[in-house]
This record gives sequence, C-alpha cells and structure tokens, in this order.
Amino acid sequence: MPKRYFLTTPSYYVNSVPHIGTTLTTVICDVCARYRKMRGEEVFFLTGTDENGTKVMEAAEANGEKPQEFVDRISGEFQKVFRAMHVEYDDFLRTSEPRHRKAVQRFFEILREKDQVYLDQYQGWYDVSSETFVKEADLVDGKSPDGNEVRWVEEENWFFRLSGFGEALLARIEADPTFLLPATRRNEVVSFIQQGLRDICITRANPGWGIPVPGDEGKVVYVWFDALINYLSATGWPDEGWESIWPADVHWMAKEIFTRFHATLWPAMLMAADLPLPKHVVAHGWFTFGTAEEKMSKSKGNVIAPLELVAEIEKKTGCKPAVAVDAVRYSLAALLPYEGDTNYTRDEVDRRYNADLANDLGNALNRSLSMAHKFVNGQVPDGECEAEALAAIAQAKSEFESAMEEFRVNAAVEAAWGLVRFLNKYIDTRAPWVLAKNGDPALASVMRSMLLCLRASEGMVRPIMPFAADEIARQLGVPPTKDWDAIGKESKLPGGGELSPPEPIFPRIDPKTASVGQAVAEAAAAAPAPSKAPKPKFEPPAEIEIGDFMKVKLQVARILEAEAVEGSEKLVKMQVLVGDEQRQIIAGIRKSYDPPDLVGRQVIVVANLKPAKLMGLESQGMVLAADGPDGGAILLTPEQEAPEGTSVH
RNA sequence: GGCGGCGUAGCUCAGUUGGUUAGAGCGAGCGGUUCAUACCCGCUAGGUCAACGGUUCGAGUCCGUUCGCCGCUACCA
Repeated sequence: MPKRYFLTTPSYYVNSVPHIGTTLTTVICDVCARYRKMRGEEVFFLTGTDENGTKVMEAAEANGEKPQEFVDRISGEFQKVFRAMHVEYDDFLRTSEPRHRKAVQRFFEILREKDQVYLDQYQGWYDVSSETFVKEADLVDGKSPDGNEVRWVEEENWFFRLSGFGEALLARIEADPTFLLPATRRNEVVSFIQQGLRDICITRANPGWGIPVPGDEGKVVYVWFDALINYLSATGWPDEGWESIWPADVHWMAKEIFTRFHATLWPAMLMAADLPLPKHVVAHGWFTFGTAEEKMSKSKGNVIAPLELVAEIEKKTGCKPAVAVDAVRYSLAALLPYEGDTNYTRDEVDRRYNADLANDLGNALNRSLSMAHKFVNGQVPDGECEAEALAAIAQAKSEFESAMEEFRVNAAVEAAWGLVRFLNKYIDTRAPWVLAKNGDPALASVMRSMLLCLRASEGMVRPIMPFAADEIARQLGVPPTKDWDAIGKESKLPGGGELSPPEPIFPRIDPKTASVGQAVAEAAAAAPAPSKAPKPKFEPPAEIEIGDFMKVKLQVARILEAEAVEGSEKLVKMQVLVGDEQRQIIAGIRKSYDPPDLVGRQVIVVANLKPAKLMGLESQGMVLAADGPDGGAILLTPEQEAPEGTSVH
C-alpha cells in the first residue's frame, strides 16, 4: 500500500468554540488536501479536538455539565463549523476516544521501556488554567504570569528526558531546511533549543478525567503530551497499517504552538520512541483586526464568527450559500499570514470579494460566455488556441505549484489570479467584438483561448473554492477538473461543446449598502488559532478555609525610604517600619509610583512571607497593591493612620 | 534589562543567495473600450525602502548605532 499524504491541523482545545483563527488553519489545510488529491495523491487529512486536561473537567463542572457532555458539545461545534466551511477531513479525532487513549498509553510504555521517562518529586505552584507549573519566582501577586489562579502541589510525577534531544533536533533542523517552515520561525526554534532544553513534567495527579498513566493510575498524562500523540493515534498506531499513513507530510498550525510544542517537544518525543519524524512542520501567523488603536479599544473577547461572516456575505451579495462559503475560504487563503500577521477585516474581505471574485474572475467568465453566445453560437470553437494564452496558463500553473510546494497558499492564490488578470487583458487586446464585426478568422481561436483560460482557472481555483469551481465548469459545459495535470489541456475543452448562458456566480456587493464603517465597528481582537488558549473562560473560584486566610499575617507599615532598584524597570527597594521592626521590601510598583513619593506613606504588608531575593536583593515581605491598568499597581493604604504593626484582617 | 522580530507608495503587502530607472493589488486622478456584474484595459504615485554611520565598484537586501512598534524572557515576596 502506498504511503498516503498525511496532513494535520492541531487538535483544537475545547475551551471555546472555533473562531476565525481555527477556521483559518483548518481551511488552509483543506485547500492543501484538495490540491494534493488533484495531484493524484492518496490523502489523509486529520483534524480533531483536544479534550483532556484538568481545565476541561473544571470548565465542565463550572458549566454544570459532566465532562463528557461538555466535550461532546464543544467538539460538536468544531465539527459543525468545519463541515459548514466545506472542510473535507478524513478523520476527526477526539482525544477522549479509546483509540487515542490506547496509543498514548502505549507510547508512554515505550518511553518507559526505553528509559526516556523517570519519576521525580515535584513541589511547587500549578496554574490550573494553562495546566503548567509555575516557578516560585514567576508568581505575580500570588498568581501565574498570565494572571491565573495557582495552587500549591506536592506530587510525584513522570518527567520526559527532553534535555537530551537538543543536539539531535538541531542536526535534524539543519539537515533539512524545509523541515520547519517558514524560515523565520525555524530560526526562532534554533535559538530556543540553543538556549538549552529542560526535562519536562509529563504527568499530573489524576483528577478523574484524562488518560491514566499505565501502571500508575493515580496520574494522568499531561494534556500537551497527550494531545501531540493524536497525530500518531489517528494512523492506527500501534496496530498494523499505521505506516501507510505515518509520518505526517505536514503539520499545520498557528505560530504560538510551533516553537515549544510542534517543533521541539513533538519531534523529541518521536525520536525517543524511535519513530519517524514529520516531513514538514509549518506555522502561519495570526489574523489581527484593524489598526493598533482599534485593537486596543476592542480587545475584549470579540471574535469574528466564521459562519456569521458567511451569512453576512450571502446577505450582502445575494449569492448562493455555498458561494458565500467559498468567498470566505478565498479570503482566508488569499490573506494567509505566512510569515508575519495580517489584518483581517470585513472591509478587506468585502474588497477582495468585489475586486477579485466579482470583477476579475466572475466578470471574466460572464463576458466570455456572453461573447460566445453572440459571436460563436454559444459553442466552444474548434481549432487551436493562441500561444500567448497557452503560455499564460502554463506560467500560472507552474507558479501555483511552486507556491504550494512551500505551503504559501496565499502566493498560490496570487498565481491563479495572474491568469485571470491575463485573461481580462487578453480580451481587451484581441477584442473579439471587433474580430466578429470584421469576420476575422482569428475569432475562433481567440474565443477558444479565452474559454481555455477559464477552464484552467476553474481547475486552479478548485482547491480553494470547490463550489464556485463547479459552477464555472457547469457554465462552460464541461465536467469538473479532477486531475491537476489536466489543467491547460486543450482536450479538456472539446470543440462543439455547448456553453450555458452566463449567470453571475459572485454578485457584487453594492458599496452603497455595505457601510464602510461597519468593519471597524465590528472588528475584533486578534484571533490566533490556539489549541491551547491562554485565557480561561471559566475560572473556578478556589475557595479557601478561614484558617488558610488567617495564616497570612497582614500588618500596617510605614515606608521610611524608597529608591529605584538599579537595572530594573519596575522594582522599588523600600525600608519599611512594621511595629518596631524595620524591614527591606522589594516591590514592583515603579510604573505607578516614583520612589520619593512613597516615603512616609502607610501601606499594608504581608509580614510572614518567606523572604526572597529579587535582583539579588532580599525582600522581607510583600506590599499589597491592587492591579492597575497596563501592569501598574495601586497601593493599599489604611483609610486612617494606624500605628505601625497594627494587624489587618 | 536580555533575546528575537518588525518598520518599503494613501491603504494591504511582495521583494529570492547585495547589481541596471524599488514592485503588486486596492484606493485616487486622467484616458480608452463596450463583450461584460457601472465591469475591463492603459497611463499617473516622483515613496529620503524608519534615522544615522559603515563595508562594497554597487545595499531595501550585509555590519554598527539610534528611534518607534511587537513578541518571548528576567525581576513585580
């Protein structure tokens, strides 16, 4: 059995419904998959949802649902959106499925057999939301750097010997420049690995949800470790037949989960298990919305819902529903942020729709068919095409192919439109209406050339807009182009073929009805395609006992001296009086307070905190402050002066 | 503070290993055309390629410095 062309999206974390970012990744993958199929490859296209992790369980509970119900519902949302976007995946794997559990457990066993994992004691803070361990030093006001709740854990866990794979990874990256793409991302990975890799804790205490560690069921496999293995479990591994799919030809994802996970941890895991590495790992950038200022003011949780966008286009244009889907697919492909980030706004989508789809492609088809009916009886003329047109087709096709080799889907779109633009120009240059008027014998070959350009466009556009491509083929009176190699072949446009009357596929958006300001008004915050979103939707209130609180000794203190800590942006070194004791406290409040202004103020301090060193300076306590905007701080001061040392409850 | 990235025409962006007059699309202006979804085609943008300096016969493209923006990171006990 020949190896199938295997491409993947990430396994999307079910903490929120799919947005434009996840849709971007998935549609781009779908475009690649459809293209590969046309190239004659047996394709296996995988997507799915990542459903394990403590956070999922707690999110479900916070929502009053059982974990299984919760993940069923959210996973269903993903499937619904992807299907609605006409994504033809071959497998939708959910990490809560038995086949995945089996693969993960087997994978774990193999690593244990090969001594790639070991048990160690972990004590420290744990950020439930991001499911990561947080170093003591990284805590911010008792929270994780992301502002999430942390809890103290003391547990024994399994660690993966990631630290041993730096050299091998670098060697692999250097050996094949196309392994990690694009190049700018590859450089990031190299520098990340060169900084040194640390062993990674790959289990958590079993909360009753997740994949238990085989032979050590009190623990579950860390959600990231588990999620990455989905690529393998979907192939059927470790059962027979997986080699006809694995290794992946391409893993697609957004940039934020590239460096640490897909370009480092995952290849190392595979090396550790003696499994082949994926051929290409490709990351795209993010969609952003509007200008920097607009982003600032609308950065709260707004996202463009893909299906709403589809509905809007359908409404604005009066096009067929499937065409609206194609239009959104087109906008995603054309605007793909291959290296940097790109703006994705309704204005831009509308602009692209009118300019590229309605005016360029749609109108080219429309005017060509119209002429064919007027000048050549609505039939495909026999004879030869003009060399000029054949050359344009060959060039566009070749440029399209090169772009796809590098996964530059946006460049492929550009290549296809090169042909469309050529066609419009060609029509003007050759002016069939003049030829017809003069009875010029060149008319037939010119008309035939025009139709062949459209026929070729239909093929090239097909991976991106399958429905519109069908429409074009139908109006040309030919069957859909199935094989990429057939593009540009004159035999695929038989002479004498009956042409349909022209029928606009992409009705224009009337600029008068489409309000220009709408896009700005509705523009939303940056929507990356994370399978691990850093922002939790459900924040379970971590209740503590009164006794826990009483452990914290809060006292009134007075600042006697304050000076900026040299070499630090935020730290202030203070001498404070607590009772009759003088202490040194370091606090990160300089953004909001000038040190001289602090002297003499009364504040509340945590008096029984274990001293810590910051920038080499000992801090014997902590000053209480509310979180101010932009990382600032707002100091707490007794409403009335109170003797230094007065306790606070 | 450290590491990395970015800063190219009004807007959105291309610019491969340094090489003749720096490109595309959109918008705008002018002209043309009439087959077409008021479409399409042509012409027009005089952009100090953020700034300064350097290497070179020659730099947007390499090096250094500065400014501005972004990301990660170190300290907000």
